Amino acid sequence: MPIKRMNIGGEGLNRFFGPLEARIMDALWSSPGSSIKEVRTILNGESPITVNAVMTVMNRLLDKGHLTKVQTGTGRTRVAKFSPVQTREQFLTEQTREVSVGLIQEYGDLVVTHMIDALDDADPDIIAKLERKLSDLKNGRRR
Amino acid sequence: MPIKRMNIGGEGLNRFFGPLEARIMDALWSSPGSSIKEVRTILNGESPITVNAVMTVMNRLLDKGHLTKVQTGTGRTRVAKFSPVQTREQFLTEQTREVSVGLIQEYGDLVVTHMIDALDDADPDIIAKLERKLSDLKNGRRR
DNA sequence: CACCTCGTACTACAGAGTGTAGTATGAACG
DNA sequence: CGTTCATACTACACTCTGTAGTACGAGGTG
Repeated sequence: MPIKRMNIGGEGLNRFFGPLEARIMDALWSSPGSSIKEVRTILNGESPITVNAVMTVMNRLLDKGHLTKVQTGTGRTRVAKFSPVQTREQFLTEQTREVSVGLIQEYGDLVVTHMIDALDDADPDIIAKLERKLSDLKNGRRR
Repeated sequence: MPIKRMNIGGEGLNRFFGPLEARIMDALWSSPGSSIKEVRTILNGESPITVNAVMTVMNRLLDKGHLTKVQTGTGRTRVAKFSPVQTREQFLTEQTREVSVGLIQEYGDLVVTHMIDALDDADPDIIAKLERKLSDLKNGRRR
């Protein structure tokens, strides 16, 4: 279930999903196994939205392989419970890896420079981690 | 003229443009100041394409701010010469910076890990550069 | 001078992706 | 046995990208 396009200016999940898709994935990562109505209830806290809109987008996320569905019951008592296929961490790891590795492999020099520049303002822990990894790499302790 | 969306799986310019857009930008970076017909001639080497298709896409690239146009002549003798606004290097630098910085700022930890993984197989020059940048950073010699 | 030609402009359409909405189906419930 | 409610199906709007048909306008040609 790889994402094909990334919204460069987006924040968080909006980098990898449309706005509604992102809110739905968010809701389901917070409350896995929710039904369409339950997801809608969660989203309604922010802005009113139709059940149909929620359902259509959830089914598309299902088609794309981001969600699984478990049906129970029949008729008006049936409930379809949706859950994300990957954890949020797995998803973000996979997607950022896809992007980072692709970019570094093609524009290594350029991208490493940009990343270091960005690290200027970043958490010192990350810089420490980078140094540790780098020295590991130097000593041949790979992966 | 920032790009909004990036094709994660794409190669080269196809990361930032549609296939035809990418071929046109490529042609104009190789031969700046080309007319629509000239660009078409360049592209026809690969696969036949209509003048109209080339023109429409070139005008869209113009609208998006990636190209400039200089008109000369009138009637059937007029020629519009198109050139990229940025050099290929400027463009790629700007776009990769946008993506890299955004990614590091939001997922620094994760991305640094990916970066190291990618560097495993990468050019030793880049690793050296990375070390240099890191020690610069440590010594407070920023930017 | 009238017409043709050719470069460009305008408009439209197809297909994918995303958000939204109207209608249909089907079984439980009263 | 008709109503209700959850889900399904279908359709539409809008954007982006690639493609194509037609129109316009002035220089070139007879």
